[in-house]
Amino acid sequence: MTPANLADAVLTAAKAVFTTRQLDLSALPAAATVERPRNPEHGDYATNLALQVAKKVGANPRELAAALAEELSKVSGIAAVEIAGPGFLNIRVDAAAAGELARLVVTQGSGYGHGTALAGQRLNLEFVSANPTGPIHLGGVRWAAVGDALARLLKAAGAQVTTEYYFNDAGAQIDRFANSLLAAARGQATPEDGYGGAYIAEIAEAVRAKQPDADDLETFRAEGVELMFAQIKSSLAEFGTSFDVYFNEKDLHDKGELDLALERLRAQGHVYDADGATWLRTTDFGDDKDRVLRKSDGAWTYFAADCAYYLDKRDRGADKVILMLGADHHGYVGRMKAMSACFGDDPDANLEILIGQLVNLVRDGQPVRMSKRAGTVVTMEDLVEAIGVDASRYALARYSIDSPIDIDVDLWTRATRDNPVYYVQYVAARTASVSRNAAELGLTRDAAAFDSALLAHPKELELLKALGDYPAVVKSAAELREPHRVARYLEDLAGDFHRFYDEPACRVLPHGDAPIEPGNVARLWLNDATRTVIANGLGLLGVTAPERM
RNA sequence: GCGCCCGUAGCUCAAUGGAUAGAGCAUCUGACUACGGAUCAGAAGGUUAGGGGUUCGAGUCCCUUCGGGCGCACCA
Repeated sequence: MTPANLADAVLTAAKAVFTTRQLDLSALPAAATVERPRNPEHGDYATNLALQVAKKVGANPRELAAALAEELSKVSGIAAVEIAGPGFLNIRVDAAAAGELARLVVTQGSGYGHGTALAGQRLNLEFVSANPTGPIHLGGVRWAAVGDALARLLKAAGAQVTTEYYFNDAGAQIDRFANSLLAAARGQATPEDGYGGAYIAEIAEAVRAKQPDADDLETFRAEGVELMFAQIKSSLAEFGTSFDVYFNEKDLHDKGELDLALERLRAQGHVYDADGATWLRTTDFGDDKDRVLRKSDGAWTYFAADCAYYLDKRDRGADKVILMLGADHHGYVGRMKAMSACFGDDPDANLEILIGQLVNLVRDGQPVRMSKRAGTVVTMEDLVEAIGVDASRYALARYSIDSPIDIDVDLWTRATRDNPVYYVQYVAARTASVSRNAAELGLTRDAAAFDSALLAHPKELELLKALGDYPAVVKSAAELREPHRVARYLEDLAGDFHRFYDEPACRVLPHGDAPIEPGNVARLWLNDATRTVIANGLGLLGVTAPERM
């Protein structure tokens, strides 16, 4: 009996009760929620369904719960149902059935945890999108970790996902970048509004290496941007993050997509001309002020390109456009939502904007402010150099995006219990080690010899329950766009495994020369099921599950 | 001034409107001739910033005060 089966059983029972009593079936939710109570006295699982619907149909919640309990207790696999408090149902399942989960997990392997909750949704997920004028800085790295994890999660939940990186390669900042390169190549000082840092000199040198006679802005712009693209893509690749689409802003201009967007917006009746400029009346949809699309000097604004890019994504088939922005860009939410509405879209259904708070790197209790290579900011390379890719990804994905984070170099490089990524990865290494040792002893995962009823020790049952929670964690983390739930779950699961492992009665391997018993076989299945879930969960976060550490 | 995010144990953080608010660190006390002790067990630690409201039920939703972070361009 898995949580998902149980939720179905609860709903079926509720339908039966409602039908018998001639109550309105539409008062029932599409799916029943079944939770693992914090307090074990409240059963293996609990549902608040009676509480949720009693008021809607004018029934007494406890009395309705009693009817539900009677119906539910007939279901095979359910050992007992109790009514508690105002109308909770506490459910106990047959322990004998619990061990079968180990077989299910191992059999499904890397597919265990995947579901169909988001099936049919076509999502376009854009993240990082750092300007190609320098290396990716810390804010962008947060998204490289969280956005990539979210993309994996959404896919695991059944959605069709396209990931994108938007290169702003058509604007004044690129001019400043090109000017900085040219100045560096000529041995001149960095222009006042230019970019500093050692990487500028490196790229300028690389351009000259390619074209020794280059001394014009256009060459440095074109070659410099190409080299910067390549560096960013390479950094992302080292970080384990790749994108389905790398989109150049320049293409929007070259293909006339800004004109197309303007036409569409005008046709919807939200465009007007004033003071020589062309405006979008975003105040029609709650924005603070209207926004300029084309300036009085005839140049497009950055916002106009945003409109065209949004339209391009929608026209390519995205049901929902998801953007991930840093907290310093949260002011764009209003105008972006309004823009979506100006196109005639539903901003709640077609556009979702996730805002992530800022990230600091902390060493010896002090925030690190400068990068060796980039000068004024801390980069992805700095973070990876300090704590490695696995710890970087895990540290960034472990926290709610609503909370600002300080990444403590000392903590995340420590090989102890208080470093969460080590604690979880250690389980991966430990389970792999147990499997290796078992194989040497001739203990194998023989399906015919697996008696799941032998997994009845309290620590084994706790571990099995945690393994059974995994699909629900994936589903909720995907729906809520909160990859950190996966990390927190893995830490809990790791704890359940360590406690199982630590229990003398739960040894997987026989002592010394002792013969292999059926219990050893059963626990090897449980060991391997744990490794599967740890590996699957870490995989969603883009973190490795090492066989040895 | 307006807007967004945050305020939970000494510290860093969890908690999808559910039951007695949970982990780790730090502190104190324990467990290694046993599958990797990079681990495990126990104790102690809370007016969820303050106040009001909605609800059968609020850390969570609404209002308000205080405190912190980040924004409010015909910049990109």
